[in-house]
Amino acid sequence: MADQNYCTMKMMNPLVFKRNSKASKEKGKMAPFAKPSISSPVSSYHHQSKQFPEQSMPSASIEHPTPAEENSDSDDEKLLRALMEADSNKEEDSDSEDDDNKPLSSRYLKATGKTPSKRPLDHQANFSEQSWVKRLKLSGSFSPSKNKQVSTKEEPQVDDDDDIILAQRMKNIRKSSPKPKQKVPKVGSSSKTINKGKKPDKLSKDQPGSESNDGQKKYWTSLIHSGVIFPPPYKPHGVKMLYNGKPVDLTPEQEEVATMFGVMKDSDYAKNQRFRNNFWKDWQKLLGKKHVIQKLDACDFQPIYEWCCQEKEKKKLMSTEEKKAAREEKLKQEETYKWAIIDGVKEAVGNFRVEPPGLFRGRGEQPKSGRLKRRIQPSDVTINIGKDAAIPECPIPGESWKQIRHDNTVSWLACWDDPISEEKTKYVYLAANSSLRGQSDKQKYEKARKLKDYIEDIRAAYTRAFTIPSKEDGAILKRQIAVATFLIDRFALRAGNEKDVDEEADTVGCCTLKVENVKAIAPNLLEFDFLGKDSIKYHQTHQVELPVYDAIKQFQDGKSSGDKLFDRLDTNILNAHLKELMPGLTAKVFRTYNASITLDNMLNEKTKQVGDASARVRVYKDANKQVAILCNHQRAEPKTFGEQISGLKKKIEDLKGVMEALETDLIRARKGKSPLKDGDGKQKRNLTPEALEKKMAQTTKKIETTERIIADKEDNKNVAMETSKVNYLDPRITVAWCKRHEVPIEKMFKTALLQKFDWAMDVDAYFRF
DNA sequence: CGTTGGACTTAGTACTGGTGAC
DNA sequence: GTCACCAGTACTAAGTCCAACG
Repeated sequence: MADQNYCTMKMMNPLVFKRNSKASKEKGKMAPFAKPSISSPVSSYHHQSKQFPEQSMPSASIEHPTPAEENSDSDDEKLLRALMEADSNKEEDSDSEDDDNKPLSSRYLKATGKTPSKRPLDHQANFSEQSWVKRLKLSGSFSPSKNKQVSTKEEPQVDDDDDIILAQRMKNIRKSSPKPKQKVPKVGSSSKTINKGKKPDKLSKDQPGSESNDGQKKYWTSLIHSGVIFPPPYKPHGVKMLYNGKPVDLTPEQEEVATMFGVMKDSDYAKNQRFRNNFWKDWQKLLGKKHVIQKLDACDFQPIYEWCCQEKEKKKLMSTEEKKAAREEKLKQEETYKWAIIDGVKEAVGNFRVEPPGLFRGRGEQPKSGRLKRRIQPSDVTINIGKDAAIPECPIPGESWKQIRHDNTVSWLACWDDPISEEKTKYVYLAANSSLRGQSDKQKYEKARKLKDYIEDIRAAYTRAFTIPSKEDGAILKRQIAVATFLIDRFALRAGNEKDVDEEADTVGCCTLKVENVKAIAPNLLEFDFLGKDSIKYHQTHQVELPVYDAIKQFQDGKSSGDKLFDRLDTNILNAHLKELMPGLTAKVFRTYNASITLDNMLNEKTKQVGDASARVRVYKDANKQVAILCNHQRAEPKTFGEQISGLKKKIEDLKGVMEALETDLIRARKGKSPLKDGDGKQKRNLTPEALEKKMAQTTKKIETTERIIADKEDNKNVAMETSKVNYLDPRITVAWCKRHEVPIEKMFKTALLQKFDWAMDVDAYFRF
C-alpha cells in the first residue's frame, strides 16, 4: 500500500538541544605512541586476499585477471546472470532442506534473516555455542574466517583460488560455505607480512577505485544490476475528510496528499506553521484555486487519520503466518534488486528502493519543510550499468528510464533529481558492506592515520600563527586560518560550507560561524552556541590559550552579531591551506583522526587497570562516549524514557522495602525470634542472622546496580554512540583491542557493523591507530 | 577565482521484528 | 499466546569536498 508509510507515521521527536557535559577534553595532548603499529604476522591465503593493497588501489583491470576478465565481458555477464538466476532458484529449493545439513554460517544467516553475506561471519554462528572465552582459547584468536574468494581478484598475490572457475566462486559466495583452508590462523602464526606497519603509503589515492592511465579513477570493468524498485501506485481509500464540518470529494491525487498530511496529525510537523504553509501551497496547487477547500485551518483530516489507524490495526491483527507470507512475498519481489555483480563479485545494493512520495521532513527550521515530495517515475531515473550488461527492465510497464549510462568513474548504480531541490541528485549506491565501500572506508582511516605523522607540526604551525604580526602580508587571513584550524582540531567542528539561506536551515560549521555564535568570556573562555548539522545544538564552553581568545575577540571587533566570524575564510581556502600541510588533508580528516586516536588512547590507558570482561566493555563504552561528546553526536531522548526511569525507581523503592523487612527480621533473629509475617500475612522462613545478612548484602548490591543503571541512562539519554562507531572510529582499533583483551568482537559490533567492517577483521592484535 | 553541479560521507529519526516477561 | 520493549535496520536529509565552468 502506498499509504502504508503515512499510516505508520509517528510523532517526530523534536531535537533535544540539551547541552552535553562540559567536561573539558584532553584532545590537545596526544601521548606519543608507546608502540608503533607493527606488522601483522598473520598470513594465509585467507588473510592475504583480504588485504587491500597499500600502495595502490585494487584495480578493476589489474595484471591478474579474474576468469571474468579473461572471457569476453558480454559472455561473461550472460553467464553471471544465468548463475544468479540458477542460484536463486537453488536457494529457494534449499529452503526445504534440512537446515542441519547446512553450514553453521548459513543456518545462522537464515535464522537471523541476515543478508546472505558474501563473507559469512562464521564466528558468529560458532559464538552462540561456546562462551567467548572458550572460543578465544580454542582458536587462539577470534579472528573471523571469511569467504575469501570474494576478494581474490583484488589481490595480486598468487593463490590457488584463482583456479576456481567463476561459477564455483559465485556458488561459494552464495552458499557461504567456509573452506578448510580458509580457517583463520592464530595470531602470530604467519610468516608473511602484510601490513608493514609503516606510515601509510604516499601514493594512496584520495578516492577509492583504481586509476586508469589518464588518471581517471575507475570503479569497475563490469557492472550488472537490476535497477531500482518503485513504490506501488497509490490506492485511493475513498474516506472523506471534512471541510467546515462537511465531507469533501477529492480526486485520488488530492486524496493521496491529504492522507500524507492527515496521518501526521499527532506529529510536531502538523503543528509547525512553516510545514503547514508549505504543505498547503503544494496541496492547493493540486486542488485548484476554485476548490471548496480554501484554507487549511478549516480542514478536518480526522476521518482519514482514523482510517489509517484502522489499517494499522488490521495489519497488526494479521496472523503470524499471514504476516510471514506477506513478508516473504515482499522479499521475493525485491530479491533481484538487492544485488549487483561488480567485476564478477556479488555485492549488496544499498538503497535500491526509490523514495516514495511524501511530505518533505526537513530538519530544524528547514524552509522547504512540508513541501510535497512528488512521486519519482522511471522517466526520472538514470541507470548506470556495464556496457555489456543487460539493461534492467523498467518495472512499470509502458514507461522507460530517463537515460542509460555506462560510467565506471562513478560508483552509483542509479540516480534521479531530488524532487525537493531539483539541482540536487539522489543516488543509489552499493551497500555499506560492499568491498567498494569498504575500500574507501579503509582509505579514510588510512588518511586519518597519516595525519598522526603531521599533526605535531600542524599544531605547532597554527599555534605560531595565532600571533602573526599584523604588518605581515595577509596576516588576518593567516590568523583566521590558524584559529579555524585550531577549532576544527581541538573541538572537532565541521568545516562549514556556505549554505543557501532560502533553501536550507540556517546552520553553521567552523568557517561559517557568526560573531553571535561565540562569546568570549574573560579571561580565556569561549562559549560556543550554534546549530550545526541537522540543526543539532552545539553549546559548550571551552578554555583556550590566550592568543586564541584574543584572536577571536579581534575577529569580532567592529562586526555585528550576524556577521561571519572568519570573514576572510571559506572551506575552499581552508582546505587548500590544509593540503599544503599534508597531501589530501581536509577539515573532516581531523574529526576522524581525533575520534579514532581518542578511542585508541583511552582504551590503551584504561583497559589494563580493570579486571573482568564486563569492566573492559565498560572502558570501551566510556571511550566511545567521550568521542560522541567530542563530535557532538546527540539524539532525542528515547520516547519511553520517562517510564523507563520511573519503573527503575519503583524497583529501587521496592528493594528498599525489602531491606527494611530484612533488617527487622535480622534484629529478631539475633534475639532468637522468628521473623514477622510478610505483606500477604504468610509466615516467612526462619533464617539465621548470617543468612539474613547475606540477603541484605545482595539487596544492597541490587539497589546500587539499579541506581547505576538509572544514572547511566540519564547520562546517556542524549548521547548518540552509534554515529561515531559507524563513521569515525577506525574499526581496527576495536578489533585489535578485542583480540588483546579477550572480548568477542560481537559484543562491540552488531551484525551490520561486522559486515561493514569486514575489511578490518584480520587486523593484528597489536594494531595501534 | 567565485559559483555550481556532482558525487560521496555523515547524520538522526522512524520503524520493525525478535525476545523475554507474564 | 500476548504484549511491551528495545536493539537493530531502513530511510533519507544534510553535510563535505572536488572539479568543471564561465
